[in-house]
This record gives sequence, structure tokens and C-alpha cells, in this order.
Amino acid sequence: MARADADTQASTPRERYRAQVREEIKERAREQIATAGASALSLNAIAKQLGMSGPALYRYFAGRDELITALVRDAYRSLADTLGAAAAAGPDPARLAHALRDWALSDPHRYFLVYGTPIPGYHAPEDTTAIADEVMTVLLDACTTLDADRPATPFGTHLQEHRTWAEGHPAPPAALHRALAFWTRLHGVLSLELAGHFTGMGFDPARYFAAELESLTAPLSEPPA
Amino acid sequence: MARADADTQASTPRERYRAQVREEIKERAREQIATAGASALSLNAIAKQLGMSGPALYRYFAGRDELITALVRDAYRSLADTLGAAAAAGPDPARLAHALRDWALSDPHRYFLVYGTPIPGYHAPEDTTAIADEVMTVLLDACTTLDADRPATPFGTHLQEHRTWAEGHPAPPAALHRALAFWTRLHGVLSLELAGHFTGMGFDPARYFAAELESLTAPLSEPPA
DNA sequence: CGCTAGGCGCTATAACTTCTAACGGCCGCA
DNA sequence: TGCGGCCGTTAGAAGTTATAGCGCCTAGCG
Repeated sequence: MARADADTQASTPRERYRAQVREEIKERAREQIATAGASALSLNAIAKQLGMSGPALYRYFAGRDELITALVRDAYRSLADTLGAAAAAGPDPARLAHALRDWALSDPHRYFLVYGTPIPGYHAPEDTTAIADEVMTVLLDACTTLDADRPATPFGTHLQEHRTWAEGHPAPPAALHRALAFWTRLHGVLSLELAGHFTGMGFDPARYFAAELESLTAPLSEPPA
Repeated sequence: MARADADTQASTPRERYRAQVREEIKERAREQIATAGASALSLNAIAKQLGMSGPALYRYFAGRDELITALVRDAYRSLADTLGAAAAAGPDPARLAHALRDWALSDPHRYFLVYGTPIPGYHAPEDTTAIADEVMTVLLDACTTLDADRPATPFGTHLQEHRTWAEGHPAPPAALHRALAFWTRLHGVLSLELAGHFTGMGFDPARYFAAELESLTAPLSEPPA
């Protein structure tokens, strides 16, 4: 679970207390987001829930934006840890996919903190892009074992020539292409499922996810239909 | 373009004026969303831009929610019209895909109004689900011409047994599967691209979109990598 | 042509939000 | 044991959504 947040480890009792309160604030924020959405997050309400009044929260977070940023970073971290743990059990893409789906379903709002509608003014801090790289590396590892000596697709060669996102990774073109497809196709399914766009359509999202996964792990072919 | 909104056509001069003001309010709202995001939409600011003050807007929209709902419905309508127009030029899935991408790129925020992070409390009005059906029908038409007599995939047979989303449509199982994949895969690419998750990765989003599209239109195979 | 009812926009107000400023008390460290 | 710094407080400014009630102006009817 890798629950050792960078916040939690502290030396002095003051810092320890501070980290604890920060964590509790984030917990309440998560609850609030789950019930009313990220846009309705109210610092005042959180403070009231914690028994302290209004501006006290500003000792812990510079403002609403910084609180949300912290939540986004935690979500990214949680995703990377989850996929990392799954990868540790074996570099199987299917295992990764199901870990991703379980992670997404276990807390949809957390998923949307990472992959949801972007906020125009908001710029992700550098460390989140580092975590994003981490995620891509895990994916690339799994795909590299899968198509070690697969011929390159046309788009794969384009990726080979523009692989700043896989700078130091030894993945061949086919693996680059597959990793990218892995990411976007599974996101396509999960994002629509979590947003409720499948409700009332009748079919089983889990089975469709499995079908898409199969199109991703199949040795070479597998049509969409 | 199908710019004849249901609002615009009115008989009495009063209703005409009212519809015009409503349209202008929505226009300003769109501008504001484009620059600051939907969550930062301010009725007060809109009113100020229109030269009238605050509560006057409530004559035209019951509140922030109803304004956003109207914008969502317009966005849905625009999407359905765009795809419908593309389909009228021929039931080619590739044409539909490019129409979709052009539509998405021409106004990313409009795309996220339809497919973005859902707001927990918010329930889409019935007519939007009707429009969603309309979109799916266009997709199913295109896919039906493509695999009229294609053998059913395993998941395709599941879809065949749970096709409440394609109730009256004559699409065969293979077409059902392909239409669904069309939707989710292209959404996967577009959603990540519009949200900026591809920036800095180096490759060309348009080429990747084309590659995914090819995986969707290929007669039977085409691997991800 | 004139009169009236209703839509329209206004101000005032309430309740809410984020966030800054200044004050007091407690806690931990030396 | 002292004292510096962190913490939480209240007060307040500026913003938001939304309601209430007032007048004007106009469209439409007699």
C-alpha cells in the first residue's frame, strides 16, 4: 500500500502533529469531494468538521488550490504505487490492467483527480510529471517483455523517432506502441464507465474491459469486432 | 451547422428578445469557461459583461446549475449535429472519427462538458440521454455497413444479448462491438490529448489518433503494436 | 388611441465562500 | 525556567449565489 506519505515521517512532535492534521484535512477533503465533487470543496466546511474555525486551515494549506494539488499528488502517488506493486508480482500486462481497474473502481473521484477535466489555470507541479513517467515506465516494462522482438508498426516507427517520453527505456517500437494503446484504450473504457456513460446500456462493463484488454494482449491481431 | 436552437425560434417580440439574451448569456458563459474552467463560471461576471447587474440573470436562468445544464445540452446537440452531418456525407467510420476529432479540438471545453468529470449531485436531463442515443445510432449505422456479415466476437455475443442501448437497431454483434470500441478508443485518445497528458511526450497526437482509427477500421486484425 | 398586466432590471439583503490581518495563548526547545 | 515560534482565534474585506420587493416600460388588448 505504501502508505508512508512524505508528510507522515517527522522528527519533532510539532512536525508530527502538523503532518497528522494535514492528513486529517485531506481525509475530510476526500470525503467532501466524493459527495459533492471537487469544485464544491469548501475549506470552511472542512474546518468546521475538524472542530476548528475557518482561517485555521491556512496554517496547513496556503489555500484551496494547494489542498487540491496535494490531493492530486496523493492520487498520482497511489496510482503509481498500485501499478508498481502489481508489476512487482510479475510483468504481466493483464495483471497491470486489472490492478488499474480495481484502483479506479475503488475510488472514482481519485481517478478523476488524475485523469479528469483539467482546470485551465492549474499547472501540475513537476513531481506529478515525474510520477507520470514512473507509471509509463511500469507500462513499458510490461510491454517490452511482451513484444521483445515484434516487428515495428508504422506508427511504432514514428514513436521510435519521437520517444522523449521513453527516453532511457530499451523498449522496441512495437512495445512503445502497445504501451501507449494500453494506456489510452483502458482509460477510454474506465473513464466512460466511471463517468456513468455506460449505465442503462445493458452490457457488462467488466466484460467489455476484458475484451479491450484482450485486444491489447493478443499476440498480433484481434479485431474490435 | 444546425444553428437553429430551439430557443431562437419565437413568435412574440418578447420571446424573441428573451431568446436572444439567453443566447448571449450562454455565449459569455462559454467564453468564461474557456478561460477559467466550468467550475469558475460566475453569473455576476457574466451580468457585468452584459452591462446589467447581478440578479437580472435569474430572469433567464434559474441559477448556475440550469445555465450549465443548458450549455451541456448545447454541447451534446452540437456533437450529434456534427456527427450527423458527417454521416450524411457517407457512412464511413473514418469520416465520423475525423469529424469527432475536429469537433473536439475546435473547443476542448465543450468536449469536457459532455465527457468530462461528472458532478456527483448532477443528473443529466432526459433529453441529453436521447441525444446520446442519437450519437450511438450514427455510430451503429456506420459500423453496420462495415461489418454486415462479420462473425461475432465472444464479447459481441454478450452485447447481442444485452443490447438495450441498440434496442431497435439492426446492427449485428460484430457491429455492436465495433461501435462500442469506436467510442471508447477514440474517447481514450481524445480525452487524454485534450487534457494535455500527451504534451511533452514527443509524438504526434494526430498520427496516434490515425493509428487507433486504423485499428478500428481494419478488416479484421491490426495489432496495437 | 389609451390603459393595464406582465416581463424586465434595479437595489437591498441574507448566507455563503476564500483569504488577510492582528491578537493571545500554549508548547517545545534550549 | 524562560522565551521564541507555532497555533487557533476573531474581525474584516471582497467575492459569490440567490431571494425579495420595488418601479419602469412595453406589448397587446379593448
